[in-house]
Amino acid sequence: MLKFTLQAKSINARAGVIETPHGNILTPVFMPVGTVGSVKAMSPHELKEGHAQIILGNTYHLYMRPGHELIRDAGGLHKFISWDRPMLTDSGGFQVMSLAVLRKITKEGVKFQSHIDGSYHLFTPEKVIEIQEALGADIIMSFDECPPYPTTREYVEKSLKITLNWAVRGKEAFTNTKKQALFGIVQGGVYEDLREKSAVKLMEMDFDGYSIGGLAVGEPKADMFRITEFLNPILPVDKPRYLMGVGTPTDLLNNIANGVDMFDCVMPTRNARKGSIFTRYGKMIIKAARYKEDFNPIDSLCPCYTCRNFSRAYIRHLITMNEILGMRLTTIHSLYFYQELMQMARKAILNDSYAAFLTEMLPILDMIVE
RNA sequence: GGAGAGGUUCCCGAGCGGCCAAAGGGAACAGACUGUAAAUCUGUCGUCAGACGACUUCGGAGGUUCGAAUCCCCCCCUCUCCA
Repeated sequence: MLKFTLQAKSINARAGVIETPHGNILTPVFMPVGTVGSVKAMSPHELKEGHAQIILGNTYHLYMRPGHELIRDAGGLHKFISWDRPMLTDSGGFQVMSLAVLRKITKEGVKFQSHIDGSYHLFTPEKVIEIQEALGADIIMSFDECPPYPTTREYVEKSLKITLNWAVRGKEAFTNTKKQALFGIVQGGVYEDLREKSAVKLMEMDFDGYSIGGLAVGEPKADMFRITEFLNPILPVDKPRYLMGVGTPTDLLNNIANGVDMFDCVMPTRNARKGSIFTRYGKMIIKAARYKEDFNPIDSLCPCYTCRNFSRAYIRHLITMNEILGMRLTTIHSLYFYQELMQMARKAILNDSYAAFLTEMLPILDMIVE
């Protein structure tokens, strides 16, 4: 079981605290993605300096390599990667869509070929729970199918039926209930009636939290916001809601306004490694020629290690040179910024000024810093 | 001094009479990235034009030809080997 306490609401934005065996998480929260047991380019120490409260791991990847049994033998994922704060593992449902080319989805589960060596594997909802219990994250995900976009309503409907069935089976198979919390994943594409059906069915099963999956897969942004807004009054108030795989800073703020508590996304880390940095002034493409002789920090107001010590010109040079340090420094900043943004959002919610906060921030964050 | 090789668009480098504004690579420039097979991918890259297209380029000058980066002549400059 997982305890979630709602502390405040501002418009529909929520601030709360999630209690886990590895400590509390203040929401809204952004969770850096550490797919294979590492937030790329970051040490646990750096993640903590960047105020990361919880990080992600991935069932699919860790099952493939090094193997969930090895991680269990190592004492669990926390110990294996030396991270003592909360963790969450994704179920692998997304990978089934994104990379297992040869896949066959049946009621039983998904038979697919490894992207590594071509070997065949079967993921069932029970197997996915077993793997996640071996990994030992504080929060784990039910196995789902994430339908691609665009697709037909018929497909989404069929897929949803399977995902709901998998949710039932996964929940039944789940035994480590004292140390881990299990979230159900709401699917249903861009169709409100399917989303509602999905949410209601999952709520009947009483999960520890509710994930919203299948968004930010290519649909128009308006559809994403429409769905989270639609789900907001349906999902239970006293359970955390997790919007999977989202997103940009503005996506986060807009979805917080729709009652979402948790996010994860590859964006701050992946983009940072390529020189696209998120700041309070918008997106900074550090490779741009205009930074060649710019000896200011990325953000002179930012207290992160990168901004305290390095210039745009130097970071541009490192990224241009493809130096590891460049990727590390940009990642440190972008993750710090994401955490800071969440802290500001939380503060605004607690002060009941979230609407004003949104009005102030939204116009800036999507722009490219000139 | 003798023998040979070569000078191509920012760089390297292909082309060796028309299909060449000129392959390919690099650099540069501009972007994309949303539950991470990503240190990946895309576009631009002679000038002007929205586009059709026009104009100026292949060391320099002349010539042959309907047509030359490609053939001929002279000149300049690099590199290698021999003395």
